[in-house]
Amino acid sequence: MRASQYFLATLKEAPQEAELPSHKLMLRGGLIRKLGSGLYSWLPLGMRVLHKVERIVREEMDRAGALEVIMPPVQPAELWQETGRWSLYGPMMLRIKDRAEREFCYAPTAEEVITDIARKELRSYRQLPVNFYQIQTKFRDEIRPRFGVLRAREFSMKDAYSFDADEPGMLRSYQRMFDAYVRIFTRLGLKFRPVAADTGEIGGLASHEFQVLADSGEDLIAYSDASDYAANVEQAEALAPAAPRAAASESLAKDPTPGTATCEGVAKLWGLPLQRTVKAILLYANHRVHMLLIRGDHTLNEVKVGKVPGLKGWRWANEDEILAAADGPAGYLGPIGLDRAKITVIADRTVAAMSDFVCGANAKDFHMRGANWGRDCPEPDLVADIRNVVAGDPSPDGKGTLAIVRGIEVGHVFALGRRYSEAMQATFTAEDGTQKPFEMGCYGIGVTRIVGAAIEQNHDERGIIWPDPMAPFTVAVIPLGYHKSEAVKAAAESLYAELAGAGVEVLLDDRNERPGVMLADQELVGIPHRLVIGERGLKEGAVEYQHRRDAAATKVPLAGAAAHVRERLAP
RNA sequence: CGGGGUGUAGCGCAGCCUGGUAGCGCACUUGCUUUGGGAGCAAGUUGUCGGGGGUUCGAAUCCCUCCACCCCGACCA
Repeated sequence: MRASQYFLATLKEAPQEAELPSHKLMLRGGLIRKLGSGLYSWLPLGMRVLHKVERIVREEMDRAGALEVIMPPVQPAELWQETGRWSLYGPMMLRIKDRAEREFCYAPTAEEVITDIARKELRSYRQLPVNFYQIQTKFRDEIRPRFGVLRAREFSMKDAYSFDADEPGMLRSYQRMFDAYVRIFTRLGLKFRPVAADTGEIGGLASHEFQVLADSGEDLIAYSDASDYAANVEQAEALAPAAPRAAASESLAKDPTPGTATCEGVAKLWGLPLQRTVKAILLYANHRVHMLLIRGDHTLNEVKVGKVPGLKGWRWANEDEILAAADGPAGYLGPIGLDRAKITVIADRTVAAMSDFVCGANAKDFHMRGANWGRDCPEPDLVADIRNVVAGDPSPDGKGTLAIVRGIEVGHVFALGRRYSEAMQATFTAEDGTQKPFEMGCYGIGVTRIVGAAIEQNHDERGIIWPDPMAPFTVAVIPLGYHKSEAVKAAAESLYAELAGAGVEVLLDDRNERPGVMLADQELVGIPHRLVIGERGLKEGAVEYQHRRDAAATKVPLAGAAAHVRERLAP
């Protein structure tokens, strides 16, 4: 491709709406333009990247035996009503009506449609297993779209759905997809981790997220420093402390803490480590107020809370409920002196093992110190894992210690089971002649999100640094004085022809621009390899090669330049 | 949905407080010069000042209202 014939829409300054590096660079590099909140147009350069990603995804899906289909993005409400998701999906789903006032949605996902296809087309176990996938635009009306393409409302997703005759078969399909995902993200040149994820309300059998590691990620991932264990923080189990509770050594004291309603404040006031404090969080579930206790430096895990027996469907307690059940105002609450007939005390595993701790006194401007279970108040009604793990916690698999990193979720595999097939009566005739519902799995990859995530992981102050497999062009040929010097022009043209002839995606910058402009554009747009041709070098028969990550250029003979570059390309 | 912020040329911004012919840089067009890191000179082009309403002789500027976009948060006592 010749730059003079192409469309490079680079910007010197990033539009003010962009905050993250990837968002700024995609705008500045001319990959995308914003149409509205969470809505982006993809310009030619961005499309080249997107196509690279799609191609790798397709190749690996095909290799894994999945079959490509395409389903309409606009889907009738009836199908969604069959599974109950027409109401469950809520405002996240964009609903539209046709001229006859029939209701449709713009698909946020396609389980219903694919299950409809399966129930109509798949009749016998002999046709199983089968896996259908599509790469298609989805729409989710996110609460807060942000970070450009990383959390857009409209986005491209590869979604695949497997159908098996039984559960072991489904788990094999699941594993096949898992393996395909590992290959895809590896081929894309990304640093990623598959992590165990919450299976959520659906209660599926297995679920893994594929997280691209990046500081700007919205997800927190806990991983072991000594094993393969990795899980979303929402999911990672916080083990009970190994050491048993120490014996009480202090006596209980109620001391004033005027105007100090937080654990941090009390710890500071009394000169104690935050780890000695316990905070109380009140919530309401099953017609009853519950006091949850976690250590002052820990945070509550709402997903885990929902799984505690008796807390399903919980909500935060309101002010009146707090006063009625605990006799004290928020900020000064604790387990001591409570009427357990009015309130249930649920302690985190860590808290249950604490002694001589600090907690609220259930009276405004007072806290307790030297508090001990059994002696000063009854043991907790229930001990449960209700907190988020923190760095330094032991790994749940018993090997090593947890560390926490941020990630961007780019893929998710899910062993679904019969949730959709049963709801939609999607059955096949089994070997024994009976009708059985399909065992399903679903598998998503955020194709457009991958592009943003890759930039988050691969950029510097000058611009993007594409991994070769995603680069819009792999090599830039930059002649200095193309329009001035016949020698430069001839060398550039022959290099361009040689590389293009060898199947290398090369961009020849034949624009009549100054060197600084061409170099800055190449760096901004992230073309990983470049050859600079100037009269100066040509006098000694040399051109300059520089990888986007190299600190300096290296001279190579003109005759061997194309070969030199090709040796450096990713296979 | 709650809170905060921003809307002025394609992009980045000033002007608003204190009302009086809409500006700067970049980009774009033409010409000349320049050509190893985002050129120089000259001459140009580009605006419903987010929309609507009000106050005023006069509104980008003051008031009301709506909208869009961005950020933080969404009950962690």
